[in-house]
Amino acid sequence: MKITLKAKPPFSFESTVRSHGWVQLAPFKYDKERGELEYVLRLKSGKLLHLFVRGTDGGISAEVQAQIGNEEKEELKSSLRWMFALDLDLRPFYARARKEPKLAQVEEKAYGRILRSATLFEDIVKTILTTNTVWRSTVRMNRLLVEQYGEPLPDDSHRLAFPTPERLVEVGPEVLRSSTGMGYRAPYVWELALKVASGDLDLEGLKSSSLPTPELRKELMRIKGVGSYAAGNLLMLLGRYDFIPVDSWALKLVSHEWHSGKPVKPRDVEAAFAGWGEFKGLAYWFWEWSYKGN
DNA sequence: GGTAGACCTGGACGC
DNA sequence: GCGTCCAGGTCTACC
Repeated sequence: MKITLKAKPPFSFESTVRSHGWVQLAPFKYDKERGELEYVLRLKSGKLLHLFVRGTDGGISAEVQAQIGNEEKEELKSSLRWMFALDLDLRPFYARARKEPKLAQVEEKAYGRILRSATLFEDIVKTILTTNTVWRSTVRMNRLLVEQYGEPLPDDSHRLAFPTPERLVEVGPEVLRSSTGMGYRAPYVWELALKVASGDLDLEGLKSSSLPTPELRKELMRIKGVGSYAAGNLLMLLGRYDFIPVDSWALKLVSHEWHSGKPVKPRDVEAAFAGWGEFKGLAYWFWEWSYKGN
């Protein structure tokens, strides 16, 4: 079965898929040559869908290798709209970006959408796995997590969904730690899974929260393992751009861009983009930095 | 509110 | 092969 969905223009499938490293984290799998993104989606019923998503003229098409009913089809569409931020209206950001040479490409390349996982639980776990480590380790920890605790597709045991909170609760923090190499992050992930599985924490509700961004940030930072960087990253994924996910790389970028390579503090990064208001995070994310690396 | 030290892992490096 | 050091955010205790 094939589903086609339109996005608010302008839209670029490739710009969205390659907006950040999420595409390298299972269950995402991107075939650059074919321009096709694979993902294993778990529906509320527990049914697993193997998705093959491609870009179309102004949107996406998703091939699904399963027979599903109308209700499931609507749930699938809703998940796809969320994951690719198809309903996001970036015109106000582009209007501002036109006046900034360092953001000259954003409208032409339809930058601004940031690939999301199907659930906020999955995105928070992945974000915790990005903290205090190098990207290679993040990919490894996430792979081990999915390989060991994700549910496999009935017809392909090599393709697995992201583990459910319930499954991770069963595993327990000690085994989680020893089997995935996530170290001291294991109790954070386990505690989050426990809160979600028990119903104490409604993460999916936060996707459409009407809370002001600073309040939403506080909510996210109540989660153990989510500090200011992780909260900034998650806010970006939630479509809130008033904070910058300041990590060591951000400090380097801003240091070389405006402070001649001298050390800067997180507040200097925020200050550099203060004039961008609600688009602060987007301006930071898609800025054409002078500094390219060590 | 700001700061120091601990947390954990993998990789680089020296021996 | 082994030991040491370092990078990467967050938490906790303390001032």
